[in-house]
Amino acid sequence: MKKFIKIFKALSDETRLRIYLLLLREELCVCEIVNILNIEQSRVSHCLRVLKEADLVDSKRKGTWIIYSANPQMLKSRIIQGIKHEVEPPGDDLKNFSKYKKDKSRSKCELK
Amino acid sequence: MKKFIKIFKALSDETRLRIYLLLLREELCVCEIVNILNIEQSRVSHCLRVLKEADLVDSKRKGTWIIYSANPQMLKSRIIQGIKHEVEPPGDDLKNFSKYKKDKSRSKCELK
DNA sequence: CAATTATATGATAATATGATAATATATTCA
DNA sequence: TGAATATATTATCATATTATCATATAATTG
Repeated sequence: MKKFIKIFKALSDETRLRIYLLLLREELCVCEIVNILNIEQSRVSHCLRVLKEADLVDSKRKGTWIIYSANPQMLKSRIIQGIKHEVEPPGDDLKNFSKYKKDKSRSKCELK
Repeated sequence: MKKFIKIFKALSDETRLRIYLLLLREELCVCEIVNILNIEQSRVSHCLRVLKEADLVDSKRKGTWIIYSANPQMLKSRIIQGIKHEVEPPGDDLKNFSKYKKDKSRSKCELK
């Protein structure tokens, strides 16, 4: 039960849920999340840590970037599947997300 | 999304989750929950309010008792179905719950 | 190796939350 | 109506959480 309490706590914060909903769609580096959600870097970093400690996300380094992704193990859970299919991210997040997908902003994070 | 944040927040507290997991098995009055979980009444009452405000539970009066139950509307959600099937209540809670089911303690809450 | 970019961490202040005790309300029944 | 039982509410205190700022670490590139 403890495991699930940690998961629910992680997802009970708006910022963290928004981040996780993005990661359920596609892996992203920190600066992409920062740009898509328009939230400051340190805050995103703190949020990602909580999500990671709840085992909801994985991370891997790629050069100077750190790529976060939804933990595939968790995706087996009906709870997580439900979240993926039933919880709608804010419209703005979706809009910024698809804009990002068009011009693949990762290579120009520094332009921000 | 707000709706789900409320749900996750409600379920991110151990006491509230324990109560909800019981109610997912059977409707119960407050004093039954108090006896099964061995938690003081005021605390249970507070927890039930939060669960209710998240729309997770319903209540109906029956004489001096108020019977709480899992909101059937919510049970349609894959998230809730996942919780019902994947989250195990503490062993003691299950033990006390089945003991309660045997001797239907509602009619003798006052004996406690 | 110095500068730059990306990310993480630690401290702090403001705010939210949870447990508890005391009290209030509502229903039943004698 | 008043006593008893069940439940809810309010206030309070201790603790936890969140956002933010400043700083640290780590990798890359010239």
